[in-house]
Amino acid sequence: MPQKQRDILVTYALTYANGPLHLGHMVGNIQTDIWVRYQNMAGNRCLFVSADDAHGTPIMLKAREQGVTPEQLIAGVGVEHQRDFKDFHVRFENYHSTHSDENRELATLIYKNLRDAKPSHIAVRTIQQMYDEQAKMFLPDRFIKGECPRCGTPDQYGDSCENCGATYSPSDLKNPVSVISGSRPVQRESQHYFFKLGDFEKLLRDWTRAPGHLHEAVTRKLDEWFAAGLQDWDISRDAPYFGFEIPDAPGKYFYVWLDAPIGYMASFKNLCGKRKDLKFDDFWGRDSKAEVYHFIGKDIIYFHSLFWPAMLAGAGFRTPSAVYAHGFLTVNGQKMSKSRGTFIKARTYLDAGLDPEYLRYYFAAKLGPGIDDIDLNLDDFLQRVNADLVGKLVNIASRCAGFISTHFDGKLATSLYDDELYRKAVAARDSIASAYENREYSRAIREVMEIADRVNEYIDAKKPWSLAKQQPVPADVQQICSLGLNLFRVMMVYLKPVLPELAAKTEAFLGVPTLTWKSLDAPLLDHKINAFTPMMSRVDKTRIDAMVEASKEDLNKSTNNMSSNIDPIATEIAYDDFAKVDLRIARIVKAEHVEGADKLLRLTLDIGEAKPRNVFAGIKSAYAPEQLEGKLTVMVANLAPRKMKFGMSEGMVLAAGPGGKDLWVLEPHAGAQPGMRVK
RNA sequence: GGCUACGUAGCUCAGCUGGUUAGAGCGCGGCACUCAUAAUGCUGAGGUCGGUGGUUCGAGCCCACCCGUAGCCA
Repeated sequence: MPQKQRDILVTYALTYANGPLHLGHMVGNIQTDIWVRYQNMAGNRCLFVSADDAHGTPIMLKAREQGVTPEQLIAGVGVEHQRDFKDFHVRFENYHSTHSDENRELATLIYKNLRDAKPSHIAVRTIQQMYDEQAKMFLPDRFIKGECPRCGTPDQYGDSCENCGATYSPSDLKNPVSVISGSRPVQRESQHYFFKLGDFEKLLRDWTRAPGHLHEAVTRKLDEWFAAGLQDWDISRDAPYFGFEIPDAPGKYFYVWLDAPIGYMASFKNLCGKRKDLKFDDFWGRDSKAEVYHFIGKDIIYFHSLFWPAMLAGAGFRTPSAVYAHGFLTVNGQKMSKSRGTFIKARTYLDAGLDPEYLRYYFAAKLGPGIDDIDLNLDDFLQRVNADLVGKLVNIASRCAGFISTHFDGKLATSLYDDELYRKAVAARDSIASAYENREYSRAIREVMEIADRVNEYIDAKKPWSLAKQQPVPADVQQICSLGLNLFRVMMVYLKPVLPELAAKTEAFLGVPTLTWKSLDAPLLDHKINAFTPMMSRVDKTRIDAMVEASKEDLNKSTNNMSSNIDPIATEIAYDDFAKVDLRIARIVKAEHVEGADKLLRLTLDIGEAKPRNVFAGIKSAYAPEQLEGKLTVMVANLAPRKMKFGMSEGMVLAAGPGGKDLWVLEPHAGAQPGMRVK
């Protein structure tokens, strides 16, 4: 049924810019990406925007700890995030940052609109808060530890007790300590700005209960807050804080959670600046006809279904069409655990050589519209992906293509006379479309795999390999295999939102233009296909094991860095002592294995002299020669030459790390030239 | 502690407004096939539907309590 093209804006919860993505982040981003790809395939204009969430105390402190500015920290992390998303085929129309001009402008506008409303939705009050006199800053609840006021468990955070589950405020803690300085915090007064959420009770009750806006379990959960009465929301924080200063309040900053969701608008606004066909107000104006959906994790439902609609409405913007929350990821049935090696970073997964489409498929096969957690069971993952994708699905193309190529010159039949199966498969389109639309991906996957089972049964019953032994080869063989390949094509249309790469390989194999939902209108007949080449390899168990091991190693690295067991700083030296060391930029002209040496690599280093230097470096455990050749590094150029078993070593390259695989050779920023002195 | 969810074969899940002997895929055992990336087909074993009590002619599905798991508590 042809419909009018919809204009849809979709967001996924912003990623906090204080560290790398892990597989938990990928659940929601992949879920959202699948939905967006489906919408576009179905002919709608669906735009997916997101951003890094770059503000707040944790980022400020992390930057301080690393000795960089917050801006530097978030810039670096942002680049990593975008690379990870891209490699998992999560395709944003725009990816921005909350630390941006657009976001400052919009946050300021929204704040002013709320403040200037009659009556005002902003209140100012003086509150008591814990203050660290040594670090000279107010402390968020999570930065105060002490003994639980109820059960006495030590080392508990300022908001709740992990042991007895009690919730309290930091001032209730016994023997409180600042996590930042270790000193005992004191109570101090401060003026804070509040958003009067209660002004929007009627609107929010209506919004949260309107059909389609939220999952009904979420609506029920939110009733709790209405029952308790909506309280004012504290939207300001005192300096020092990394964020936007409140316009009329020097030294006061917007709380990170105020400007985070505004980041959705900011990212879209940034996109509008790049594209003439998009107008900001068409999507966000009070009378917008477009649809706006927020996909989020279940932990942040409150922010998105209470504060956010209220802020938007209060500031004169439209409210979201719906907020879709998903559950959390567990690995092997338990919370992701660093010590078990199941706290897996997105990059670790990719580095282990695992195909991102395995994970996209596995998540899709388990995702429903609800907020249930989903489990990544690594054994199940391996078996499921191998059985479904390789054994069933791709196998159909694989087992049919050979006959068509060998006996029929790569041509599909001109008609399908035995097409009952085909009609049934195409008839599933509405059901599968609605499964995607309603985020019942597991149902969509089940329906497609049901088709795959029927196709394999069909081929088995018809036995084309038997028929093909006759001479001449009967046309039935072409019929059977053409049907098989057409069914494969139909299934790949259905799965394209989940498996965009495999779909692209299918398009190349079949020699057809981009598959869309419309491709289902007619079968592929009298059409020349290309020779089949394997499209997807099986999941290799050793790679999964390697991924788990690498995740454990990550843990070791990070604990080494964070704890105090770094080497003690050496005895102080005078500048003249340092000046005696002549460090030079060197180009690694050549790197090679040394016969008989199990730790050394032989490096040929160019430092601008007539003759290159020969240096033996004990870095074989961490580097392959080809990783080094052509790169720049730093060497000690005036070190006394040393005769070694394998020859003379004329200097030393600089590297850091405990040894073994954990060894990192220094590399200068681009622009440095061989021979330059390092000082 | 309060609230909201979830708890169905070894694993992952489906079970429509309560209705005949509880289903699927994977895995495992047996058989067949050999076109296909040791892929596929047929077949078998395997479940007191977390526990207890209740409502009902009848409950995996409703109610109460309990146990376990997860999240949220501005």
